[in-house]
Amino acid sequence: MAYRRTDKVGKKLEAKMQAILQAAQEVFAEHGYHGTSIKEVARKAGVATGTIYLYLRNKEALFTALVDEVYDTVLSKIAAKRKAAGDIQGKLQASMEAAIETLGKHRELAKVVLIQTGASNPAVGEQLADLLGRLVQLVEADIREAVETGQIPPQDSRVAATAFVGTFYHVVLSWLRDGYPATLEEAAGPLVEYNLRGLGFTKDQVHGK
Amino acid sequence: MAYRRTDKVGKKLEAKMQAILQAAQEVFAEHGYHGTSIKEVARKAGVATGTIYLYLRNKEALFTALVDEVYDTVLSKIAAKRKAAGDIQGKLQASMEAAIETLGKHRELAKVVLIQTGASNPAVGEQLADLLGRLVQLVEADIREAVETGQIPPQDSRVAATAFVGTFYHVVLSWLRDGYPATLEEAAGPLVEYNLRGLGFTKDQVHGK
Amino acid sequence: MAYRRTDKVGKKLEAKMQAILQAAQEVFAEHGYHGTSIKEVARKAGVATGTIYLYLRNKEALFTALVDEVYDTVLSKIAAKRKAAGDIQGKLQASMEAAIETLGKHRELAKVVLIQTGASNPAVGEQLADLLGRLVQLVEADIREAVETGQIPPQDSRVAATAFVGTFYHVVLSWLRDGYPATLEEAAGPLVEYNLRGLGFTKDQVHGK
Amino acid sequence: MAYRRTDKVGKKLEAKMQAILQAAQEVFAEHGYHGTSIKEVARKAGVATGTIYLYLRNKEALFTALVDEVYDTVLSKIAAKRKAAGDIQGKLQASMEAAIETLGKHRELAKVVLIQTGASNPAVGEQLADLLGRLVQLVEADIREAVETGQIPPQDSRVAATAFVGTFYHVVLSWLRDGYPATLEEAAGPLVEYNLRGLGFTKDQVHGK
DNA sequence: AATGAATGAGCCTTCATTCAT
DNA sequence: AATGAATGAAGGCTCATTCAT
Repeated sequence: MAYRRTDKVGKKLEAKMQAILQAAQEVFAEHGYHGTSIKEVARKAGVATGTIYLYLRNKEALFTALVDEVYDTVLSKIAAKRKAAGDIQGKLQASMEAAIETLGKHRELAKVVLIQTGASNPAVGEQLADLLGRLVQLVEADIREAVETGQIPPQDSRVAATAFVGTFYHVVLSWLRDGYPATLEEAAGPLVEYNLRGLGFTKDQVHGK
Repeated sequence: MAYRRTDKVGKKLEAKMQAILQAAQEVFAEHGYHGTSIKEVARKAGVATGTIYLYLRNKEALFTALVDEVYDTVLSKIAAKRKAAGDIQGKLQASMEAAIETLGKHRELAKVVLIQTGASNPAVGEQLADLLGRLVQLVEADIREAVETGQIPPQDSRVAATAFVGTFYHVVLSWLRDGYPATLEEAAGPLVEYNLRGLGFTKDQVHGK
Repeated sequence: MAYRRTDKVGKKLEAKMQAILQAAQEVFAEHGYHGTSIKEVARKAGVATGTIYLYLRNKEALFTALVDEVYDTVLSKIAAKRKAAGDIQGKLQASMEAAIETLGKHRELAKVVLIQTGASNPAVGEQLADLLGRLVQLVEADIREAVETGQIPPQDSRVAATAFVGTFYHVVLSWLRDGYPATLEEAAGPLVEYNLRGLGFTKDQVHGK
Repeated sequence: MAYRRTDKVGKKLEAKMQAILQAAQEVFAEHGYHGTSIKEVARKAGVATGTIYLYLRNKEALFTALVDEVYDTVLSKIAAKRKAAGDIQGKLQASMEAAIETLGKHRELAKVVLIQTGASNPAVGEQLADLLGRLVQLVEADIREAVETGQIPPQDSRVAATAFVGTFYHVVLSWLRDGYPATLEEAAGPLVEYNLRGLGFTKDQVHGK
C-alpha cells in the first residue's frame, strides 16, 4: 500500500504551524512589528529559523496571518450574532457586542493587530485599514437602512459609521494600553448606549440581556 | 572678520531647519517611521546627512519634533477656542471644531503623527498616546461636569470620553487614508452632532454658526 | 534530515573561527585597533561581514579574544617553566625565557597586543596593563623573597620588578618594530644577565644551558 | 610708516597657539588620540573649530606638536645634564636623572605621549618610537664606550641599551597608570642603581648627590 | 585671522532571507 | 521537513576637514 499522508502527520504539521503563530503572536504583541526578529519567534516556537520560512513566505506573511486570524474571527463572530438579532438596532448592538467579546478574549492578538497601524509595513497597515473598513461598511449599511426607515434622523452615514467604529477602536486601544477599562466587556454597555444615542435612536434602551 | 550670527545668518539657519522638518514631514508621511532613512530626509532637504544631526539630536528627535508641533498646535488651538465658548456643550463643540480645523490644515503632519501608533519607536508611540490621552482628559472633565449638573445622564465618563476622541481619531484616519470625507471640515458638523447626542445632550442643536 | 552538528560540521566551524581570528590578527597587527575595520577582517577571512558577529559579539570582543590568547599562553608557559626551576634565580630566569620564547613564536600576536597601549579602547588598554601587571606581581614576589633571604641587596621591589618587566617589554617592542634583534630568542641571554645583575645577584652565572 | 607686525600681535598669536596646545594636551591625556575630537580641543582652548586648522595642519599635526615638545624637552635636558657629567657612568646617570626629572614635571604631557603607542596613528607611533630610539642610541654609544674601556663586561650593546631605556619607559608608565611610585623622582635612585648594576658597573655607587 | 555651519565618507552592527547539510 | 550557519544590504551616527561669511 502506498504511503499516504496520514492524519497524524498532517496534525503534526498543523501543530507546528500553530506553535509558530502562537510564538509570533506573543513576540509581536510585546515588541511590535519592527522590534520583532524572526529568530526570536523561531526560538519561542521551538523551531529553527529556517523552518519559519517553510510555513510562511516571509515576515510580512507571518504578521499577516495573525491579522487575518483576528479579521476572520471578528467578522465571523459578528455575522453569527447578527443573524440572531431582530431589528437594525439589535443588529448594531449585536455587532458591537460581538467585536468587544472577540477582542476581549484575545487580548494578545488584539494588541498585535491594533497597535500596528501604518507604521509597520505598508501591506500590514492596509490590512488593518481593510478590517476597519469592512466594519465601517457593515455599520454604514445598517445606518442607511435605519435612516431610510425613519428610525434615525438623516445624516452622513459614512461619517457616522466611521465614528461608530472609531469609538470601539479607541476604547480597545485604551484598554490595551492603559488598562482601562479593566475588562473590555464592561465597556460594551456604555459603548452601545453611546453609539445608539449618537446615531439618533430615541428609545435607546439597550436590548436587554 | 569673525563669523558673526547676524540676522541674515540666523534666518538662513532657521530656513534650513524648516527645510529639514519639511522634508522629514514628507518622508515620514510617506514611508512611516521605520521606512524613513535619514539619508533620504537629507537628500530631500538638500543638505548632507551630517547636517541633520546639527539640528536634531537623532532620528527619534527629528520625529518627535514633528509630533510636538502637531501636539502643541492642536492643544493650543483647542484651548483658545474653548475660552470663547460658553456652556459645556459649547466647550465640547469648540474642542471638536478646533481639532478638526487644525488637522484639516496640516494634512501631512497629521499623517505623520496619527498613522504611527505604537509600532514605531516606543518613545514615539507614547507621545501620540500622550496627545490622545490629554484630549481624553479634557473631554472627560467636561463630561463629568455635564453629568453632575444633570445636563446628561450618568455614564462612565472615561469610556465616553475615549469614545468621543475615538470618533475623531478614526474619522481623521479615514480622511487621511481613504480621502473620505474630501475635506475634514465637512465632517465637523456630523461629528459634533454624533458625539453630543451620544453623550446624551437632548436639545442638541449644534450651537449655530 | 535535520542539520546535525556532526564532527565534520564542528570542525568546519572551528576552522572558520580560526580563519577569522587569524585574519583579525593580521589586520590588527598592521593597522591597530582603530585602523581596523570589521569589513576588512571579514574580507581577509573570506567570510561575510555578518559572519564575524556569529562568532564574536563585537569588535572589542574580537580584539579581546586575541589578547586573551597571548595572555593565557604567556602566563601558562611561565607557570610551567617556573615549576621546573629550583632557586629564585632559576625561577626568574625561567620566567624570562618563557616569555621570550612564547612571544618569539607568535610575532603577529605579540604585535597586536603590545603595540596597543591605552590608545585603543579603554577595555583593551586595561587588558594589556593587566597582563603586564600580573607579570610585575610575579617578579616582585620573587624579588622580595630574594631580598629577604639575603641573596640580593634591599631595594624597592616594585620599582625593580617594573624595571625588570620593562626591559622585556621594550626589547620585544624593538624586535617588533625595528627588527632588532633578528630573533627574539637571541635577546634572552643578554636580558637575563642584565636583569639578574640589575637586581644584584652576584654569582650571576646564568644557569647554564 | 608701514604697518608692521608688532610684538604685541605676535605675542597674541603665540598665546593662542599655546592655548590650543595646552587644551590638546589635556584632552589627549584624558581620552587618548582617537577619543579626542578637534571640536572638544577647540572648545577647551576657547577658539572655534576652524581656528585650530589655522595653527596646525590637522589632527595628527596637533598631536605631533605635543610629542615634539616632550621630545625636545627631554633630549635637550639630557644633553645639558650630560655636559656637566664626568665619566661614562656619570653621563648615564645624568641621562637617567634628566629624563625622570623632565617627565616628572610634565605628567600630562608624558601621559599623552607614552600611553599612545602605535595604536593611534601610524605617524604618531613612529614618532614615539623615534624618541625612544634616540634615547637608545645615546645610551648605546655610552655602553659601547664603557665596554671598550673595559669598565663593564662585553655585551650586546643595543639590547642592553634597549633594556636600559625600557626600564624607564615602563616605570614611567606604571607611575602614570597605577600611580606607583607616587612621585617619579623617588624612582630615580633605584632605577639608576638597577641599570648601572645591570650593565655591569662594579663600584656602582651612585655618584652621590 | 576667525568663525562655526556644512560636508560626506566610513564605521559598526542588525536581521530578513537563503542554502548547504 | 528541518536545521542553523552564512550572507550582505542597509541604516544610524560621528567627526576630521573645508569654506562661506
